[in-house]
Amino acid sequence: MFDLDVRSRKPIYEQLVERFKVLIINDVMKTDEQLPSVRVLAQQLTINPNTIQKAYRELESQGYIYTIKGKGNFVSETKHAINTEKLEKVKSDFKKLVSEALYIGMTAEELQACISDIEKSIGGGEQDDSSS
Amino acid sequence: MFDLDVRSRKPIYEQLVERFKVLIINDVMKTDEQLPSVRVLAQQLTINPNTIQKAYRELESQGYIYTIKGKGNFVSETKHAINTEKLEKVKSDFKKLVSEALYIGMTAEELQACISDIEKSIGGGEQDDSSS
DNA sequence: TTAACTGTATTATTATTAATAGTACAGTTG
DNA sequence: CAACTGTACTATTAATAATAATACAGTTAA
Repeated sequence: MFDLDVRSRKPIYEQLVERFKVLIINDVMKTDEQLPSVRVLAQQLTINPNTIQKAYRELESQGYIYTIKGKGNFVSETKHAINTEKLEKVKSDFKKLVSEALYIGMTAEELQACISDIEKSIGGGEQDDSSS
Repeated sequence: MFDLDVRSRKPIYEQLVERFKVLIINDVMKTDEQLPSVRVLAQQLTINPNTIQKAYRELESQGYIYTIKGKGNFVSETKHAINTEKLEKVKSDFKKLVSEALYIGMTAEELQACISDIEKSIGGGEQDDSSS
């Protein structure tokens, strides 16, 4: 199903996240379609199930998939509304703002800490009831 | 001159950066005032000169000081124009934009990479003539 | 119930990166 | 040239991230 570069500098769980994102965004994997179980995929790729698990958790925290304990991981529908233009606009705005922030004297670390905080608050409190 | 916490989780070079930023922003250290040399300060604090060097380089890349090789490090004047309101506004805008970006599907890593890129381009090509 | 599947949590190991230090080099000034 | 200044390179250590091993827990159907 995948051919990963195990000795890449990019962690394999990140590679997995990217692959699945592409599949989901391009509608190759449809809403509510089940992803391969952590064990099955791990066996196919001859890596540890926990690495798959990490990738799936990342995908879940970004809203791409939802998880039902004991059943499996499934493609979420929340991403279908996203259009590319909006993504590009946000990227552009973001770069401008970072330039301004750095010029003003915020450190890269402060900015990154800010991202981490927001990331946690988003990833931690929104996916709990996705099975209802 | 300083009392640092050598066994803090916060790196001592970062502590140094913060201390000097406060001194400079609050005009305790005046424009063009010379900072202690890397060796002198290192000896006072009983740490390695290279740690001071790292802090000074960080301060330089953020525009707080400028360096003349063989002479020393001096307080820059570029930061005087910054007012707090602007900083707060940028912070607020930044948080909003990060939320939006994460919601749309950008990863925290993508955002952070973006910050790093911009940080490099700013730190590398704008501070060269700050002594003129 | 139990067997065979599913995800999860905890901990350990390994790999990678960041922080600090040691040392030698190079510019400035009197 | 002597005594100061910053710089560059490398090694060492500390911290963190990535991956793995293993045991646990929920779901489903015979």
